[in-house]
Amino acid sequence: METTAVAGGDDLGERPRQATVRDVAREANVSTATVSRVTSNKGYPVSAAARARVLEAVSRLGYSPNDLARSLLQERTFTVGVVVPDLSNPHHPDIVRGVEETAAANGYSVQFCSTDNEPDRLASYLDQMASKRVDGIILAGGGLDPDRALGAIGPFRMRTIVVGRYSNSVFPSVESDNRAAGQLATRHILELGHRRLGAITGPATATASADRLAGALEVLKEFGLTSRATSVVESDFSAEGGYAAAKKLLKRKSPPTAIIASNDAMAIGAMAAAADMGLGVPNDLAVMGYDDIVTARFLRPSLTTIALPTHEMGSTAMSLLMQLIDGEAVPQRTILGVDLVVRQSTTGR
Amino acid sequence: METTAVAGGDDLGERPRQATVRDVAREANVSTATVSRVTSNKGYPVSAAARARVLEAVSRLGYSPNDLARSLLQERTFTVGVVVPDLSNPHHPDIVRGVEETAAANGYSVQFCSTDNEPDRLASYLDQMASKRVDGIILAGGGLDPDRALGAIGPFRMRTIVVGRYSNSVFPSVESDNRAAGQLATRHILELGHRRLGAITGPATATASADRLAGALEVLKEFGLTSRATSVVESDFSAEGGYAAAKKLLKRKSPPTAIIASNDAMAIGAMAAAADMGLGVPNDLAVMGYDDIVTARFLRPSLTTIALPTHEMGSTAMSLLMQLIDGEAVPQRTILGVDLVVRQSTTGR
DNA sequence: TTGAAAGCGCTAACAG
DNA sequence: CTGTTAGCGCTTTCAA
Repeated sequence: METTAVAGGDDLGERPRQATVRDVAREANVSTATVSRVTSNKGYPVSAAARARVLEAVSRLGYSPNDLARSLLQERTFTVGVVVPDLSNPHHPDIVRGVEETAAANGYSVQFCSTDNEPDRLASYLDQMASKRVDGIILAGGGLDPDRALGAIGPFRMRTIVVGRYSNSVFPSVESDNRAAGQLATRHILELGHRRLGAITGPATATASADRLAGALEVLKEFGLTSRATSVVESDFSAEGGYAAAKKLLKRKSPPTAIIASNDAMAIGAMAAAADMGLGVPNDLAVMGYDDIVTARFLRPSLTTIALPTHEMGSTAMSLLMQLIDGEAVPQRTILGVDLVVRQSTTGR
Repeated sequence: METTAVAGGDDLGERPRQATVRDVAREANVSTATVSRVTSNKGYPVSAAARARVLEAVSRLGYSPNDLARSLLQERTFTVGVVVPDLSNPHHPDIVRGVEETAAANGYSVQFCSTDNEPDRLASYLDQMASKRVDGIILAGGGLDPDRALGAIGPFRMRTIVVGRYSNSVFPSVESDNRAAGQLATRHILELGHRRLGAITGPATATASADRLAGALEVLKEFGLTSRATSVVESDFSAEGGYAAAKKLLKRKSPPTAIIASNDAMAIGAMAAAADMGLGVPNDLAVMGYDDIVTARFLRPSLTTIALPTHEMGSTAMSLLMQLIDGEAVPQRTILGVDLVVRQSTTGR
């Protein structure tokens, strides 16, 4: 019987015991304190000779300091937890990327989890992170209700930043400028001459949708229109949801000539619905979204959208969290700018 | 000056010290050993009365066991590390989701990081994970060269699973059946009558592309064709890369009538290139990809593709890793099935 | 069924 | 500049 087809088991079973400070100290003929002074590299004075011997022993023994012990002592793990509601919405990986990048650049690790749109999992994740003693938490994505986290977070008074929505509770937040985004989108559509608009929003719990709608209403008024110029359908941030919502809108007696979807995935769904109903985009129906996912540029017609500072939201959230961890004050709301990206799905050009 | 606009700083600065076993023990009038026996819940006998007092104290004090201390003692963190090359390729979040789900279901946490296509970051991430004493590691995605990890992983003999490619080194792998995928795709295209094919592959280091190409060649032979029936262009798994590669293919003197791209993102790029060159899909050019990302179904024309068991790859990798951690043997290669999903971009229907 | 005590690997006083 | 020592919070013998 071939054993090369199998790995693990006995051969990997016996890990050689990891070298410890004591091992290194013995090999380098110094005390454990000196080893620690060298490895933690905090500028504590150590003679060149001792340092060299320690370093040599470290590399010879393959010593890697045990952060568990270190963290236990220092009450600091240099790990932050990130919770997203759903990884299939491209918005979220982008945020995570921003978080991760800034975390890595500052020596932090990221403990990651997704509630997969089951809000009940939030509490157990937070418990887990509390047990692991993460230094702070980032709650990302509009789908997550930060107030549901309060019970779990509160007792530990864990440092927490909410990103992609604002919070009624105490948590500082990082958002895109959703009101401006709503204005930008609506103005673009109205300037194109459209007067019957359809809006496909996210779930009612998403503060982003509400803010964008508010911005939209302001611009409608500016154009002398009332909210009745817009039909609103609620959906769920998925292409499938956008498809269904668009069909619903387009089947009305006086259907919209333009649809603004709350993200690009829903906009793609809306474009598919239009195509399936024999409507050309943008001539019969203009469509736009929010996010500016990579694909938006490569659709034909390419998708007009509001570019959100997704990556920056993630990195900003991480920066703020580090400030919180360091005991510094942090603004309660941080709002990042957005941009209109005009493409073919509204203008044809 | 308003202070409500600012959070953190002094108010959150003073965390009440976390309750410890000792606090609970004192409150419940038992020893710390008894507290531990209750909280770790391993079936060690504890009288009902003592247990009740402990539980009461635990909830009253908001006690959450410190996993740092626990792990230090048990040499077990119940944390696994996951490294992906790049989160913007939707394939990877899907794998991560699978890992995360299985991890959560089994009480494991996931330490996450992305090398952002900079292979040099791999080593430092692995060091970090080694220091955090993760129980095992999952290297996900074709872009990652597991052999580059050997140096960092080897000395610690960390349990590692590679997913999305196979490894020349000792690491067990989980892959989709790329050879079958290549066969399926090629046969579909040839059966449609195409005889001049274009293939857009990923980077040469991705074993998946090579395996698919091998499958393709077998089918070409089956149809009495040689490899000259296929022009191959190497690209990078991005829509942008697919766009450029497709243009290159379509500008040749006898351009392909069908393009098989190595993932859906590149296929979307290829469809855009076709549209921009005035070619209709599928009549002038058939296009297909691999992955079956959500968007594929909502493009118009919708995208024919090979559905990869992405999520399952992630969950399988995590299952195997847990076996490895538990000292069990594991197959060196695990290959999961794929499916052809026929849509409009090849057939028009 | 319970408690006392040792110690996981590390760092931070403190003394030299 | 260096070493000794105490102890982070927990689990686990061992003995009662």
